[in-house]
Order: sequence, then C-alpha cells, then structure tokens
Amino acid sequence: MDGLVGKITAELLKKNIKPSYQRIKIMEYLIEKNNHPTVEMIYNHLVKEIPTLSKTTVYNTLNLFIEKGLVRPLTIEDNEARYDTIISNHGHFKCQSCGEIYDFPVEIDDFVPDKLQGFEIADKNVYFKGLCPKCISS
Amino acid sequence: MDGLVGKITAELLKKNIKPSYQRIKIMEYLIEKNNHPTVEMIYNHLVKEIPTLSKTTVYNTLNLFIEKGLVRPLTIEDNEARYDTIISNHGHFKCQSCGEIYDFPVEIDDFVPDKLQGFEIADKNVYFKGLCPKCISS
DNA sequence: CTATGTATTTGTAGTGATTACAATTTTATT
DNA sequence: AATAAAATTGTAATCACTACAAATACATAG
Ligand SMILES: [Mn+2]
Ligand SMILES: [Mn+2]
Ligand SMILES: [Zn+2]
Ligand SMILES: [Zn+2]
Repeated sequence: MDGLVGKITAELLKKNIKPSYQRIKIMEYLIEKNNHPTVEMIYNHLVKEIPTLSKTTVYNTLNLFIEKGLVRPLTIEDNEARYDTIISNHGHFKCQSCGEIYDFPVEIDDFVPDKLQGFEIADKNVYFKGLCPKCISS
Repeated sequence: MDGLVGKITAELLKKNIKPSYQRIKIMEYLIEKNNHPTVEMIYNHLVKEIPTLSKTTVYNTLNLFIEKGLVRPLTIEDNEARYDTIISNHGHFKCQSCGEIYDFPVEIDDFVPDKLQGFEIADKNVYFKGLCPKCISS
C-alpha cells in the first residue's frame, strides 16, 4: 500500500479529476522528483513503466492540473515549459550550465509597488539565471 | 536632422555594430514605442516603411542587440519573446486581457536570499500577470 | 571609376515544442 | 451484456524561431 498514491488520489478527487493511472503516475512523478521537469523528462521516465503512454496525454494532464490549480507552469526559457507542484510563491534559479532549477524563498508579497495600485495581480514570478555552485567549482 | 537617429548611430558604433538602415529603424522603433514588442509587432510596423524588410532581419538584429547588451529579451509567455531597451532591473506586469506590458520598479538587488550564497547570478527577472486598471473598469 | 572582397539582408526550408482532432480504448451506467 | 461517456492515443497541423544559401549593399584597393 502506497501512501503517496492514496494522497494523490484523494487530491485529484477533491478537484473533480478522475484519478486515472496515467494522471496518478504523472502527479507522482512531479511530487517525488520535485525537479521542475519538462514534458520530455516526464514522458521519457514514465514511458518505461507505461509503454503505451502518449506525449499528448502528458500535455493534456499537465494542462488539466494547471487549470485545476494543482500545478504551476514555469516560463523561464521560451522553448521549454516547466512544471511545479509547489504553488506557493517562491523564486527559481536556473543554472545556465547544468540546467538544474533551484528553489529559493522570496517574500514576493512584500514588493507590491505603488505603481501597481489598481492592478489585479493574479500571478507572481521571480526567476534568476546564472551558475550554480556545482558548476562554478568544476 | 533627427537627433534620435544620431544617438542610435553613435550607440551602435560604440558597440561595433554597423549602423545599417534596418538596424537603426529597429532600434528607433524599440526606443520610441518603448512597448516591449514582439517580433511580429516590429515587423508589421516597419514593413510599411521598408517594404523589402525580412522577418529574419528583425530576428537577426534583435539577437545581435542582445548579444551586445543593447537589448534585453523578456520571457513572459512561452510562445512569444518580447524585447526591452531598458536594461536596468525592473519588473514587468502583463495584462492577461489586453496584453499590454507595464514596467514597475522593484528593488531586485535587495532580495538575494541566503539560499543563493555560492550562486553566480547573471540575470534577474520579475514579472506579474493579471488585469490592468483599464481592463478592470471596462 | 571599376573591380574585388566583405558584411548585411533576404527568402525559403527546416526544426521543435505544443495543440487539434479523430480514432481507439477504458470506464461507468443501465 | 449493451450502451454511453470519458480518457487515452497517434497523427497531422500550427507557429515561433533558426539554418542556410542566394542576392544585395557596402568598403577598399588599384
Ligand atoms: Mn519550485
Ligand atoms: Mn521594461
Ligand atoms: Zn549547474
Ligand atoms: Zn489590460
């Protein structure tokens, strides 16, 4: 008995999403890896377990999760979307050498500048780019 | 005699960029409009004046400007790059209704979290999404 | 001024991530 | 078991962007 799968199933049902095998597996990947993956990464990993898996299903499922507020899409590079299960506001650092994406805390709610009085803010994003310690020391 | 064209010419020469007609026009558009345009917007506007203009030239020129540090690319949506002549760190708000992108000041240098000690930060980005006042009141 | 070489521009073809859509398979209901 | 609805799959289409080679404009030497 897998506790994570149980939690995922409950979470999906709470959002009126039918907990299909594929959907559970995709959510499981997102939570366990917690690596801000691309569609490609998700597909390549899961297709070993689910040989019939279609990349379209991965896209569809992620878009469904986004719609229901379970997943947040990250736009850091313009040529590859990334996905995060952690919805709360935090910043992302992408290493330009190894490509890894690191989380970092940031008090985004602190800086709502006067300039944005009268604006309705739905979504806040902070991302940095550069080199991570591993890549600097090698 | 156009003062802006003179300034642009000097600016390009300073960066070892030959100030061709197309390059000057593209930079002129960026500075005058100051609207974080897409390639499409730049092309559609300038092709009226320069009927032979190629979209490839717009792409090439923008990439050259980025390389030389004259322009900063904005990745807000994953399906359309935007370009900004203002290099200094500031935030961007994109209205999800009208699509307009607003600047706002933000003290990005203030929040370099402890988590990023040992990281080499090359680039900082802050962008919000939501509704602008115009769109809220209509 | 003309010839030759270099840089810039242009048009077309290619790429790669994402979406559209119809067919197939799975799941739920009677 | 029969039927309907939902989910998954595969393929084709889309669209921003890039690669590349031909054409044009520019510079420099004779
Ligand atoms: Mn994250
Ligand atoms: Mn700006
Ligand atoms: Zn790295
Ligand atoms: Zn608006």
